[in-house]
Amino acid sequence: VPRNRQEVDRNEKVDDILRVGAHILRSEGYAGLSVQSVAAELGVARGAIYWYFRSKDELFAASAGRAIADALRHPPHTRTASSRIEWAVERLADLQPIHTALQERARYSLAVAALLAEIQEGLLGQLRNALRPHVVAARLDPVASVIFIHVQGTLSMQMAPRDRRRHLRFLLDELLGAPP
Amino acid sequence: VPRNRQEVDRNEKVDDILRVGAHILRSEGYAGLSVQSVAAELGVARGAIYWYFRSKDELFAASAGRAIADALRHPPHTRTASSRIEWAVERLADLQPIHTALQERARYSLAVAALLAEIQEGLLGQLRNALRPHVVAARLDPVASVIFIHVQGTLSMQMAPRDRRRHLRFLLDELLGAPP
DNA sequence: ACCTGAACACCGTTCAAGT
DNA sequence: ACCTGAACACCGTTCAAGT
Repeated sequence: VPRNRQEVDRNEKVDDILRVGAHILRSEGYAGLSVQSVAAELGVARGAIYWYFRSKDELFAASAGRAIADALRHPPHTRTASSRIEWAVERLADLQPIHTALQERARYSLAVAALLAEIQEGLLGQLRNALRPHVVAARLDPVASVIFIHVQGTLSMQMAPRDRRRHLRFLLDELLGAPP
Repeated sequence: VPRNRQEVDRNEKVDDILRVGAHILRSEGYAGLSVQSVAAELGVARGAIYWYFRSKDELFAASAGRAIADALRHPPHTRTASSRIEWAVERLADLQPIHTALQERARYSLAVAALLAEIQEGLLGQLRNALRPHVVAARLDPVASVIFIHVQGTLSMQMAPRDRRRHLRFLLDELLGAPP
């Protein structure tokens, strides 16, 4: 929680930077995200960005986190695990370029690696919770892992939305049993 | 096939460049591969590389293709589809950094995208052939696709070799039926 | 045909100097 | 505390000039 006016101002500026960063990431991908492009969009000098972020990769990680959080806001109130999983995959699929860039930069930046690990743990946890009522306890871990890896695979490839849905549904039916 | 001495020399030089490029990719990843680093290793000026490759991404694509071809040489003479698939995944897992860089750069370079599509089609085809004796015709396409996506997922993530093998085996058992 | 060396425009990062 | 403007080392790419 912010304690004073100064910290509020700072958070607002960080928020401005991340808004611009997330927008550039969505439209132009990692290659389009430069410290210069963000600074220019905000009308400040390149060096100003370094007052709020230690490096380009920290700026990238935070912007990517923001874009992903935006995409997963407002999940639907649906009952079956399959449909909730399918909803999340649809939303994440739009961010496929960001996802591949995260994987790539995680090799070189601890900040990016940490964000990616956090995102993956969060998603795997939610996936387990969604599956728990539908899978016997002994199968929960392997089933959740295999579905998670499948989603990871669909997000790392270019694929037609139709094929993505078909393959995901096939896997879910195989592992969870066909719906009644 | 080369027609004269000149073309032989040229092919040898291209081969030298790719040997260095593949080596840098394996040891330092995409970020370590620069036109400068390849040229320096060969003792030539930066510009010399452009006599053989039109851009850094074409150099990258060719080097990555070489590294992958090297890794998949000498497949084992084994009978079951599962063990052949597992062998290929083990080999490709070592090249995970190259794989993620290919996905990322395919967004920006037609040459990289073309190589990636070629590799993926080749692997999917081999996967189908390996599976054909073990799966009824109607299930061949979806089963092959789901396994392919799973492999793609394991290659895009950092994962302990033990977990990678366990999850792959679980999926194969689920889709193909447990081994006798 | 092949290669060099310099030039260009662009990076990420740092930092003295200002307010 | 916050920002500018210049500097530095590094890119990818191009190209006149050499052999």
